[in-house]
Amino acid sequence: MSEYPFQNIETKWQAFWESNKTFRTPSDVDTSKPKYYVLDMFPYPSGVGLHVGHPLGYIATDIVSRYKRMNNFNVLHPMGFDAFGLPAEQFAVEHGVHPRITTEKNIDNMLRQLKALGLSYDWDRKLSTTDVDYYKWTQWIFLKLFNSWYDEEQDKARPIEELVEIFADTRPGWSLLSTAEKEHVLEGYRLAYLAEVPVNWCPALGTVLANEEVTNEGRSERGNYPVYKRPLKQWMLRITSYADRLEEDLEDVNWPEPVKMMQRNWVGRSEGAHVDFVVEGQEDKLRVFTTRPDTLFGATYMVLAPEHELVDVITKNDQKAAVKAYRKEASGKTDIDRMSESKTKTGVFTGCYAINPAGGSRIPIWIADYVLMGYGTGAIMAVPAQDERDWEFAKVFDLPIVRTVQPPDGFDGKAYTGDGPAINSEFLDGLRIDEAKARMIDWLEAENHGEGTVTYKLRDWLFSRQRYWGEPFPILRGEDGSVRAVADDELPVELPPMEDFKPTASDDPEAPPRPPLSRAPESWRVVEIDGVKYERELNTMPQWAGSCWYYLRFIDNMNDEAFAATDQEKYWMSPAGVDLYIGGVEHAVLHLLYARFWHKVLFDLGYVSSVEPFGRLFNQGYIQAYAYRDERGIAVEATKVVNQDGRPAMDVQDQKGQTYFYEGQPVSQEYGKMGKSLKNAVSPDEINDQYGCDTLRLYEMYMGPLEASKPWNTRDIVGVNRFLRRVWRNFIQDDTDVILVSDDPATDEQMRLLHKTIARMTSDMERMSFNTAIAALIEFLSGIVSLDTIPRSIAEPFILMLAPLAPHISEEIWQRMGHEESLAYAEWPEVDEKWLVQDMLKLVVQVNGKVRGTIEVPADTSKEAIIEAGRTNEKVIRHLEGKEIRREIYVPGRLINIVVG
RNA sequence: GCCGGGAUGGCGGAAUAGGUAGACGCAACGGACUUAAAAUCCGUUGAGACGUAAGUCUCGUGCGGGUUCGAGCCCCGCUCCCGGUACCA
Repeated sequence: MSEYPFQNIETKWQAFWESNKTFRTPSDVDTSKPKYYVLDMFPYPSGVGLHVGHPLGYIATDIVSRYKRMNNFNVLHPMGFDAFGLPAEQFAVEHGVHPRITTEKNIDNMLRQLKALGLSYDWDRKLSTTDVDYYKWTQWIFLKLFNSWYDEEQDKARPIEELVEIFADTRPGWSLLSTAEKEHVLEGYRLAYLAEVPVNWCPALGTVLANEEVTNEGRSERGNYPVYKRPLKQWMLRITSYADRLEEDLEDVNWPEPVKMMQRNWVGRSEGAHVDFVVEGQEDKLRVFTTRPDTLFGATYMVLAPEHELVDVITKNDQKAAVKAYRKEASGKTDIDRMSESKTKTGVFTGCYAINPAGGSRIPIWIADYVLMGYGTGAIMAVPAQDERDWEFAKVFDLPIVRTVQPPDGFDGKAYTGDGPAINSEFLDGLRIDEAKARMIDWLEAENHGEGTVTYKLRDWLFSRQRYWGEPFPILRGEDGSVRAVADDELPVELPPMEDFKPTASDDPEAPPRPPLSRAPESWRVVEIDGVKYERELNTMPQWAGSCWYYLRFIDNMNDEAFAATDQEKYWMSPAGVDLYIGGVEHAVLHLLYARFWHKVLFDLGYVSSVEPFGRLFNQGYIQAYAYRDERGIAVEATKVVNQDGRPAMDVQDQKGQTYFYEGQPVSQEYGKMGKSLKNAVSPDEINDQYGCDTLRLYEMYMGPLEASKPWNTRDIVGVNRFLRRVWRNFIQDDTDVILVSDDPATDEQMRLLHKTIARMTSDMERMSFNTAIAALIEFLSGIVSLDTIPRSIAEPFILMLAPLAPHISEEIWQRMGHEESLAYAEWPEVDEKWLVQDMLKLVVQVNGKVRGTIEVPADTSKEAIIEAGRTNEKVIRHLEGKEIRREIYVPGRLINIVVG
C-alpha cells in the first residue's frame, strides 16, 4: 500500500461516523453526567462557499467537543444555517432564482464542505432559520415580546395582561376607555411596538436598517449604499428597558474584555442630571441633559439641535431667516458632510434668552449641528470652560467663558475637563467634582429645577424590514389601523410563495417603501376573523431575529409543542448557558447584544433558566494572506504571482528583497484578511485534495494561538503533513500493511516521555492552546521514531491524544490496533504522577543573574548541598574568584543564583 | 482624539506563577541513502568577537528609564501596527 492513504481513510471514517450516528446526542442522555454545550456562530450559506479562514473556529470547537467526549461529558455540538436576510436575498436576486432554492443549494454545498472536514456535529439537530418549523418559534417569541411590558419596579418583563389588571385597579377611568384607546396606552409599554420614528432608510436596498447596520460613514453595512434619515412607522423592540441589565450582567460572563467593552460603549450609560431652564417669553421650560451638573454656574449659553421642536417657537423675528437657512442646510447634509466639516463649529443665534437657574444670569440660546437630536433631550447647556466642544463654539462666536473648576497651576489649555475644586459657584465652591455633582443634584431637586438622571446611547431596536426573505410578523392590522396578534395556535404564518420577490429599490430617498409582501396574493394578505377583515403585516423581521435564539432550538429541535422542552433546556443551559461559544469579533455588538436581550426577556417570562445565553465567548482570529495589486491598484490572483526568479510568490513571500510580477507586469505586495476582494483566498477543497483534512485541521491549529490573526502560508503545511506521514510510517509497515504495535512493556524512559506528554497535552487542551499541543505530539513521536515496534502501552495513549486533532488517521490506527469500537468515546489518557518525578535534577547556576554553568544532582539532595555543588562547579568558580559572596538563592528544581560583590 | 489589543531569529510562533529566551514547525545550509532525483533519516542555524579545537566572552524579546539577586513577563515615559469608536453634552 502506498504511504499514508489519507483519501481512503478520511472517506471511510466520515462515512462510518455518518452511518453510525457516532456524534448524535440523544434526547435521553444520562443527566447525572456533566454537560458541555459547544457552539459555533452559525454561517450564512453564501454562494461562494468556504475559504480556509472560515473553518478555523469550527475546527477548534470540534477539537474541544471530541476532547470533552473523551472526558465523560455529554456534549451538545450542533450546527445550522442563518439563511434569512439580505445576503441570501441579494444572492437570489442576482441569480434570478427564488431564495428558497438558492438557499437550499448553498446549504447543501456548505454541508458538503463542512462534512469533508470531519467535524463531529450532531447533524440530526441541523436547522436553518428559514425552516418553517423553526421560524414558527421565532414568531412565537415575537408574540411574547408583543404581549409583555417592562415593570421598572420589579426590573423584569411581565405579561401585558398583568399590566391591564394593574391599570384596571389603579388608573382612574381605565374601564371607560375604548378598546382602541386602551390599546394606544398599552402600545407605550409593549416590548414590541409600532412607532413613527426617524429611521435609517436605504433606498438602494429598498428597506430600513437598524442603527447597528449603518456604518459611521452613513452607509449600509451590507452593500455600502447611502442611508437617509426619514420618519416611518415601524416595529420597534424596547431593548432600552434592558440597558442596565445588558451592561451589568457583562460582569458575570467569561467573555473577551474588548467585546464587553464594545457592548458597554454601545449601551453608553451616562449619569447626570436633567436641568430645566426658563425661556424668556415661554411658558414651557427648556430641558437639557448634562453629565456635569456641577458646572451649571459656568453655563453661559445654550444650544439646541437644529431639529429641536422648540426652535420655531422661540426664534425671534429678526433671526428667523438666518435660523431657517441654517436648519435647511443642516437637514440637507448627509452624515459624511457633517463629519468632513467637523473641524470648525457652526451655528446661529435664535434671538431668544434663557435664565440660568443657578445664579439667574441671562444666557443666549443658539442652534448648532454639534448638538444631536438623538441624544439626551436634543438641547444642551454650554459650559465652555469645562467642555472642549463648547469652548471651540464659544471662541468662534465670542461667547463668555466662566471657569467653575480651578485648573491646576500652569494649566495653559483651553477647556479644563479634569478634577479640581469648584470656583465661581456659590454653594459649590471648594468641592471636588463628585461632591459638587451630588450637591447640585440635591439643590436642583429641592428647588424644582430638575433631577438626577441617566441616559443611554442605546436606542430601541428597529425591527421591520421591507424585504421578502425574512420571517413574516404574526400580526394583523384592522382597517381602522388597529393591531392584533395572530393566535399561538395559528402559527406559523408562512411566507407566501411569490414569483416576484424583489424589493422595490430606488435612487430616490423620498420614494415610499413598498414591501414585496404587498404584492402577495390576497388569499394570503387578507384574513377574516369573526366577520372583521384584517390585512397581514407586510414587513418582515430582520436577519438578526433568527440568530437571536437558535442556540435554544438546538437543544430540542424536533419539539413541536415548545421551542424546547423545559427539562432539556434546564439540563443544557444551567447554570451559565452555552459553555463555549466561538465566533468572529465582528458580531460583538449586533448579534450578541440582540441575543442577550431576547434571552433576558425569555428568562423574565420563565421560559429559560439562565440569565445569560453564552457563559463563555471566544473570538478566533482572522486568517490573513499576502495579496498583490498591479499598477492600476487592482488585485490580481495571488496564486499566479512570481518573484524576480520566476519562483511562485507563495514560496518566498515572507522573505525580504523580493520583487513580484503578474503575467510579466510588476505588482506590489500587501497583506490582509483572506477573501474574495483581495483575490488571496485559498479553498479548503484544494488542501483536502492534496494533503487531506487531518493535515488541514492540524495546520490551521498549528499556525498560532486561536485568538490571534495570522498569515496563511501554504508552504508551511508540509510540516504537519510530514508529521502525520511519520505517524503512519511508524505505526503501519510500508509494504506489508502490518500494524507495528507490540505487547512488549515500555521502558521507563518511554513511560516518562508518555506521561510528560499527557500532562502537557491535557493542560494545552484545557486552555485551547492547540499549537503547543501539536508540538507536544511531534516531540513525543520524535522520541519513539527509531523503534521498530511501539509498545501498546504508549502507542494507544498517543493515538487517543492525537484523535481530537486528527480524528481520521487516529480512528484508522485505533481500529488496526484491534479495537472494534470508534475511539470517539474512549477515555482520555490519565497522567500517572510517578512518571513525572525526576531522579536527577538539572540545575542552572547563575552568578549575578548570568548563566555560568549547569549541575546535575540527585533529586533528594538538600538545599545546602545543592548550593555547595553550584559554588564549586568548575565553570562557576572562575566567576567567583576574588569576590565576596553576598547572597545565595535556590529556586527549587530550577536554578541557583550566587550574588557576588 | 478617546478606549482596547499587540510588537520575540530569515518566517509562523514557544516560554502556563518574575527563574536556562528562541520549544515545535517552515525556510536555508551540510551530510547519509540513491546511477540520479523525489521521499526519508542525521546534523547545523539569534547577532558578534576570540580560539587550531573543545570552548569562552559580549550583546540580544519595538525605543528610553526604573524595581529586583534575576525582567520577554512588573512599574513609568514614548514609537509604530491592528481593532473599536467618534461633536453622546
